Amino acid sequence: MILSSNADTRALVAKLDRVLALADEERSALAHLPLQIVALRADQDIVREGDMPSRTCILVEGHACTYSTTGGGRRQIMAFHIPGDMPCLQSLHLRRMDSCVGTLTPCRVAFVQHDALRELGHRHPRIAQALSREMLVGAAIFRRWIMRLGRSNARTRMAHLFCEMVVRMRAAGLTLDRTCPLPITQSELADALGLSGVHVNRTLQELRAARLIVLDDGVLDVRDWEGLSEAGDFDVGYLHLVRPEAA
Amino acid sequence: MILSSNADTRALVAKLDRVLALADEERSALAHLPLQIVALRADQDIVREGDMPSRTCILVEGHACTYSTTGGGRRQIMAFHIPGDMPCLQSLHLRRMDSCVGTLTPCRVAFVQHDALRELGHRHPRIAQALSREMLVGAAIFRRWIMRLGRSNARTRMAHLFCEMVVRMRAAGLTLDRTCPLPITQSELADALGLSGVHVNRTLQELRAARLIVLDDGVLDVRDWEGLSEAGDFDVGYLHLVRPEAA
DNA sequence: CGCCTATTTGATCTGATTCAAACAATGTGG
DNA sequence: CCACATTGTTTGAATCAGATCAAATAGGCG
Repeated sequence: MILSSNADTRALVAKLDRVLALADEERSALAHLPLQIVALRADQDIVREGDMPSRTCILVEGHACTYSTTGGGRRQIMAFHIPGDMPCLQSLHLRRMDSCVGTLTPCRVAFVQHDALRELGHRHPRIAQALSREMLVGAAIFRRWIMRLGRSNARTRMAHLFCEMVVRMRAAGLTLDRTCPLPITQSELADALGLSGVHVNRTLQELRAARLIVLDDGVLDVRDWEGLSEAGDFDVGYLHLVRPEAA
Repeated sequence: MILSSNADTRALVAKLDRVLALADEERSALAHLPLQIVALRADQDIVREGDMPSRTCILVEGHACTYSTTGGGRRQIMAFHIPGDMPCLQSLHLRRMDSCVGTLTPCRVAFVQHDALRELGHRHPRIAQALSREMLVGAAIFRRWIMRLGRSNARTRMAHLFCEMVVRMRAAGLTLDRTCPLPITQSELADALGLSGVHVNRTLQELRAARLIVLDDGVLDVRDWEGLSEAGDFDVGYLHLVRPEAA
């Protein structure tokens, strides 16, 4: 465990700010949240299915995912998380975790006690509102994830996921030119897309052959955004990146 | 449009009550919400993707679903809604609808202005809390929907969906013995399960041959709950039916 | 080097799709 | 009351996208 610093909430503050244009005092209240910072290695669980956490977490650094395992031992990843995300915000209202959240890479995670967060919400209703929004955007992403799995083939699924990750990473200010970090293995990709590892490999080659993307060494390089978003039947609306007041 | 009566919020009140044990005054505040009641025929949209509603809706009577359509015109159903559900509660925090909500059968729907609902939430924080919970349970159901689509075959998917619907209907007091209304066509089932209509038909026959269920004339008859929940790899936890205070 | 994990390739198999047509139930207008 | 359109279900046959199995290759790293 490490002491917390302002830097730990920066990604979260930036995200909430993007959504709601925080006032200085709101920003400062967030920065003064009592946090417990933990460094985790790759492939560790942050919370497990069945847990009843008394705190929630903010992903400060690294990539994580929400997943669950079938009776037959097959894993399905239901969400990817990037810095600034609060992957188990739900635990604030639902006592028992119905899925696991685990790291994909080494991560820094900030834990906040539920009480402290509720307190903050009471004092700053707009922050509470921004957090609600955050949860609902998460749900919107789930809905798209369902569409991807239910009604499209491997190529479209994969292209769509890449589009989503690029847009989210860009919104978080974590892209560099056409590239963004996407440090996941092919078998993790398979678990997210509901495909076999072998088929993921082939689809990846297909997308590369079509000069749409290159995914190498944990970095996604989008060579042709137009082509990729078309291949993925991607429409950015569901990510709700615009502020509610705006169009 | 029809005038509202107490009966219209009964299903909703019962549900929130189940979750949070409402006080009399909370119950009465809910019953006095200004509602606009609308009767709809089957296969009509309640809200459409792209809409920016200023009100949210409570399903009073009938079955509805959340769905969206791919660029290629294929439909994916992402959620089924039963009386007492608030299928577009999200619009309270997200301005633009990212999917459609449509009726499956003739429905009675109660509309509430966002302002009125926010006002109610301010006056009765526990109601606000119950509504947040409602949204998050919705998200938990999405997560399971993803698992179903990503990591199981037609038989398991279908069995799981039936388990889910039966449990939700029972919790809403809408089952009768082993049976519950499930007034959907096979092609709607296909759109929900990410399968073709033909294969849904065959899988349905398979489940019937295994003496697990009979689905006929809009009524689902569960002949063997044990067998069905095993076939569906069903674990009820994600529906979060227990109250947060309880175990 | 040898170990481990991730990626790649080939061959085969299968669950599910697609296409096409028959069948049943229900409603509609003449 | 019948002809006929309509919508939903059922069946059969052909095809295909993706899974599975098995093995080779490649890249870190102690």
